[in-house]
Amino acid sequence: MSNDRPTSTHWADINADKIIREKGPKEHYTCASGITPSGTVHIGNFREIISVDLVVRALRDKGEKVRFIYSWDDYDVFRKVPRNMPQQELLETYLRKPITLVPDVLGDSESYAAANEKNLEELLPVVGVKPEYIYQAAKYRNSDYAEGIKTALEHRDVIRRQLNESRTSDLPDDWYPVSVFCNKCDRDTTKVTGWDGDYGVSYTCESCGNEETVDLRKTPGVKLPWRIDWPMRWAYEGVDFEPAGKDHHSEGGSFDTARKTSKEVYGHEAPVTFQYDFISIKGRGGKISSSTGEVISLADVLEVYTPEVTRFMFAGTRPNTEFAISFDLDVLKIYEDYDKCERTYFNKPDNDKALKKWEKQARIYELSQVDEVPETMSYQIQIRYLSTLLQIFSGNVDRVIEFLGDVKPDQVDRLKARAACAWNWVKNFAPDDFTFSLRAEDASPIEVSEVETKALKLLAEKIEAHMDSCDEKEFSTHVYDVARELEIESGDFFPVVYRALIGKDKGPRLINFLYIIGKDKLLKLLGKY
RNA sequence: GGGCCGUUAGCUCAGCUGGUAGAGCAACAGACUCUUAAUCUGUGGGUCAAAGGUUCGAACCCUUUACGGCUCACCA
Repeated sequence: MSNDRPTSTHWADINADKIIREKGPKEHYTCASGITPSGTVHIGNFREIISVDLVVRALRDKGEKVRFIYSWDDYDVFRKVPRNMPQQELLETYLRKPITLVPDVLGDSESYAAANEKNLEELLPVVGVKPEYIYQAAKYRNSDYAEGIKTALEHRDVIRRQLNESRTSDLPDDWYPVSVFCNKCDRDTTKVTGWDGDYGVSYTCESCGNEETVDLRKTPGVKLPWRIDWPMRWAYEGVDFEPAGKDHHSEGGSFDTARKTSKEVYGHEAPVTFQYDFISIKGRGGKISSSTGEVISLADVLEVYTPEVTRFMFAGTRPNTEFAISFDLDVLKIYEDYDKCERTYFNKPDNDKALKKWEKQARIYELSQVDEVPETMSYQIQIRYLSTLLQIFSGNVDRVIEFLGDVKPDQVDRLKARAACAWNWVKNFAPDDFTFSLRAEDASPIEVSEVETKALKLLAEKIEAHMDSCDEKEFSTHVYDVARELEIESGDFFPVVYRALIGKDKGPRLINFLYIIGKDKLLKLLGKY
């Protein structure tokens, strides 16, 4: 990648420029993201990760070196047992303990947190996101943050003042900027009773009555509350950029206080940031009940959208705009938008005015790719058509490719990935009108009237006589001739044909559909009348 | 109460660093003996929420107002 690319107006590039401008020249820039794995990581959380990834790419495209870190806040407290989990009674005994100690009741991972972490970590490379993971439980339990915690204790009064500025009720005088997991029972139901001015913190546990003084350099149990933890880590890792959800970006919100703490306590200017909006879900009602607490994860999205198209939705939308990920008919449109963007990319205009529009689309296309930008276009095929083909060939992609005939070798993998998504969509989300399956060749004939029998017979004859020698348009006249010769309305004729073929009154546009099914199969299906 | 975001064609929105208002859908007209929101061609359509300001020039920058949404103030 080169430094001399034209100025881009894509938001990722604008933010990259901003980072360089505000943080000055650096050997490398640190971009951070992170969430708590205290539940299934959902697609809304993914927006943060992908947003950082896009900015990271923009920085790298400018020739900068970037460290992309992803912090798992797995030393968070287990506050509530999720409704949709088994073994509720067992899980209840872990309340107030760090989530990294809660067992994985759904699988065989080390812990509840680890299970959630693993699910996402395995999937992120699929969409081209490869951060360096930081596990906060491990860092805290290893006392890596001992100095940061000590610094917070030393600036206890400053921090209290900063937090009080945006609180309705002031923190008490005996407040300490730390929280402690009891050494005996692992719960955070503790009260800090003193600090020796150095590394010693005393506490009593309200659950088990334990009372002791621990050394920050040795204890696994002391951590910082969120609003202090965040700026401490900015300083610890030297974070230059980290976006956050709208819940953080408000006066008095956590980014606001963290900014102050970062500067005054840790001597680190807050990172460049932006606010990203929420993601909503469309077209999944009925399938997944929201009342069960089930959330839509990246894995769910990837069932229906290819990695490129998934990236495309995020790269093509400004972060502070709310948008919906659809599972209904909008899926067709999203794929069409992506294909249009791709065609644009491969058809660079030669006049300046068109070039300006082209550059924006081209940038979105580049950022949508999982790895490097392909040298050739994908096989352009609408999901609508692809799903018809798949249904005729019972989901067998190889036969679809064989039928299409003109798929180039370097397009096969991408087409297969798209077909897998299309097939999932047809099976799980497509409206009933959209789905069909061809009747088996040995199925018993449907019940038809005398004139309908004649119609099907005559259609078979037309197919036998003309299908091979006509193009679709020409052949269509022969099909209409059937209705005309028997003096039945086409509105009555079509449903019979569909019933004989797929057992429904409606189906894909008939002429094209007949060609896809092919002469041999048609004659077998219609031959029994 | 504070903050953030939004208000552009009938609908959904683009328009990102000030330079002749755009797309998709809808509508309308035409074509096709044609049902997966069917396809193709063409047309019409906006006081850019309102008012004021800066500027040679404002949808875009500033101020105020109205309406809508979100968010913070307990925890993360």
